[in-house]
Amino acid sequence: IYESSSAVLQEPSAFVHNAFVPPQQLRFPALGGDYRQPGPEVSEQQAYSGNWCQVIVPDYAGQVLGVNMTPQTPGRSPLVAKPVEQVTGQEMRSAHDFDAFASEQKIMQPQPSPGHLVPPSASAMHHGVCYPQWSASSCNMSGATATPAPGGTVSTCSSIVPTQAAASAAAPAPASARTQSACNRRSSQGGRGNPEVENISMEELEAFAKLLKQKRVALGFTQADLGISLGKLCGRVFSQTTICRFEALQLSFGNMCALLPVLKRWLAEVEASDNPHEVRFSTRKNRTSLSDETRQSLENWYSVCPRPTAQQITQLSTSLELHRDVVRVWFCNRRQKGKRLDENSAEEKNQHLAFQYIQCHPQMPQYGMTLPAQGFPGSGHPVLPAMYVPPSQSTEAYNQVLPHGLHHFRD
DNA sequence: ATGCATGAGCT
DNA sequence: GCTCATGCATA
Repeated sequence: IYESSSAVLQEPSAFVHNAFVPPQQLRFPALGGDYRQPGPEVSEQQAYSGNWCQVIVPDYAGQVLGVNMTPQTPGRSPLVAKPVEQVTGQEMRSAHDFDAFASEQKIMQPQPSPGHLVPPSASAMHHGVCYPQWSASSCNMSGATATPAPGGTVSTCSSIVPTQAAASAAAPAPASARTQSACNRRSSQGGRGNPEVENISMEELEAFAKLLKQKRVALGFTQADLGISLGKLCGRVFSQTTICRFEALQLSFGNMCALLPVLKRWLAEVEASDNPHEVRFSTRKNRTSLSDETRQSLENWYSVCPRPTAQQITQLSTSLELHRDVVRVWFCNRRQKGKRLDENSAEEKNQHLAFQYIQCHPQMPQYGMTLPAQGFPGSGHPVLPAMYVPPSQSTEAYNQVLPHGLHHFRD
């Protein structure tokens, strides 16, 4: 918050618990109703797609933003590479019988019941904002329902420009290919334009990602190897990052679908090869490293205002002594992260939490009243209930939260 | 595995 | 200036 352009920023947590947001700016779930329902004029899809602004009321749970943030956990269990001979027949399946494998997985693996939320990782818990991994049972697959764009293609192996890292390892795409790739890449966003996406299920993606990882490790390929190997086999190279995110289901649904056929082909060809490893390959701005404190400040701000205005970004960057673009990109990335991890399941989580809360607190607090300082029931960690504000009002609500005299950076 | 960054395409 | 796909750099 700025009292002037040179004023010192005040953390949202320092004032938000005293905030009064007019009722028309906020929407509580109706008692006994569907917490996800944003209102008759806003579709559920819009609510899912990040068009609603989450507003946290710290006092609701008697917590201060950031104070009780669960520390980030180290990564998941490291992969343990097995020699090929140790891999069981069940693990070693060809890409050709993947469909059978996928079907089998559905039978063999206990599936969460519909509506059951997969517990998020500890690192996904940020002061009450929950970012579960999407799963077959909790994702509504917005990409799967997208209408294909006419003439769009996605799955051709030559449709993507080789990466920077791959440029030295793979033949550079000709200019025409680059143009085409940009076109195709655009049309493939969100899986739109690819008729195949229509037929790809979440279960299939999950099962294939698991299979791919098993096979890759068994064959002695690292994620980076696989990405480079794709360049040899398909003329399309990907970074270790992308392979990692594919295996971890951390890409958008459409993105996963776009990569699926390429990776299927890679797996099939590598398996068919007598020597899979023969296909192996033997002016960017310096990355800004934000301090934990700075990152927490940004997180706090994000929780209050995920879409700061240009002026707010400028002022925030001044306060945090960061380049403006660093702040702007941070919010872009944070929204992208939130959308990727939060989409399709945050509502379920909120609904679940709201239901728990309502059960214990039949009388929901009124707007503007002092909320009881207490831990959120039904969870072992502090969780802050979220309220949703339509995007057109999010900045308004955000500014409403400001103390008197601190309102002067609207558009 | 993930944070910060880039760039195309779009509004 | 945003979303989205993607990657370098690094924890």
